[in-house]
Amino acid sequence: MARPPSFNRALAVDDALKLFWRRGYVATSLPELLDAMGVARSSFYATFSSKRELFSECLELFGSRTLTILDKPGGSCENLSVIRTFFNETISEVPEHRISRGCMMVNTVLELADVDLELQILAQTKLDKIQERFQCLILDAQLAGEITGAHCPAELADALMTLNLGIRVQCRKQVERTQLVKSVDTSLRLLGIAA
Amino acid sequence: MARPPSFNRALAVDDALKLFWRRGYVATSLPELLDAMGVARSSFYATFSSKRELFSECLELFGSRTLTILDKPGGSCENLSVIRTFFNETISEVPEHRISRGCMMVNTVLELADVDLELQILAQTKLDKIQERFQCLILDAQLAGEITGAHCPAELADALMTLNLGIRVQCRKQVERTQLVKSVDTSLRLLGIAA
DNA sequence: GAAATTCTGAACCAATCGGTTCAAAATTAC
DNA sequence: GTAATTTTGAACCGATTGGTTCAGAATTTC
Repeated sequence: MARPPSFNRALAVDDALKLFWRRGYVATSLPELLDAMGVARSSFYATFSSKRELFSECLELFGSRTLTILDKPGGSCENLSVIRTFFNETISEVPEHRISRGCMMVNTVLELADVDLELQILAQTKLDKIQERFQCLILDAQLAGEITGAHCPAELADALMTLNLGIRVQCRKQVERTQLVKSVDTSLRLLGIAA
Repeated sequence: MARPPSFNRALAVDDALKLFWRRGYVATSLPELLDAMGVARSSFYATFSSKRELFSECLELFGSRTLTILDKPGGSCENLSVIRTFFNETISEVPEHRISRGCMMVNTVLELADVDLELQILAQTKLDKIQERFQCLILDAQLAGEITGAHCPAELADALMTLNLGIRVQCRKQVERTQLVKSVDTSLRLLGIAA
């Protein structure tokens, strides 16, 4: 016989995520958050205990979503296409305003490096998981003969992550989507992972 | 017959630069700045008109210093070594704490993308100048036969900048210097610019 | 010493920061 | 209607934000 919850927690987190993603942690003020989430100040603290805690939850969510893109669809074939899809899904098949937000983990690693170590490490750990995933995919690709074994998987995965980080910075600059696609193509070709 | 200026303006700017470089624009508070610069609040506003103006000056300074590294020393030979030196001087031959600050322009592009467009563009413009410099060096290297003409200079310069951006992000993560050197080596080798 | 100039500290400003509290309004089931 | 529960808005907290002002201490030259 109680009044049912009016605002959807998951949706509110998603709105917060988008704002944090764009503006970073420090520059995002509480009023901005409340406005974007459509939640009253008091409800905010009742539901999420603090701005910092909410940011942490958003970061976690963003990280797991990103990792999902790298999940292998079905069969064990075409490991490299998973990597190509990773870039395609975040650059080609996405609205412009989303590209310009870059990657929330990359943004956080840079913003909070000397500001909030705990949150920075959280972002960093997520990036490391992605790199591990890169390495597995490369190893499988080598075993499947999709790619030569000239370079060790760890080395290639590291180069691939460096490329990824670079691209995410490029995203935050005002560059055209076509230019980003070209940058990715060029780099993947040099890495021997081109289509 | 006047009291001579006690604090060195250039040195004070340098202290501010280091702090902004580490902590970014928003998270750096005025008291922190004054403390780092050793300047009283009133002197601060008399000398530099605002925190934002000072940041702009620091960014300008950082950018021009970085470009200096890419100046050709003397003869027209060994264009590629200039590029290699660019990474060496900022990764191998520099104290650890300095590496972990990454690149102030990269940090700024990410932090202020949706916070202060004017300052972001200032940082972005500096990065573009570096990429132009990359392109010139690559073109000269091709004409001098140091490198094959397989790829067009603009494309290579873009890939090189993407690598640079990626490396600067890696710097802000807690990674060992040796790992960074390896990452640079691997990528430069893949780009065909290795030593 | 006097005059000139620079720097400093402290007080002050309005605005905002993240965070807390709580009574009252709103919405449900009964 | 009543009871139960959630959401809300507004008031409030102390601290901090960037920025301003100015009297006076400090240091020089003459």
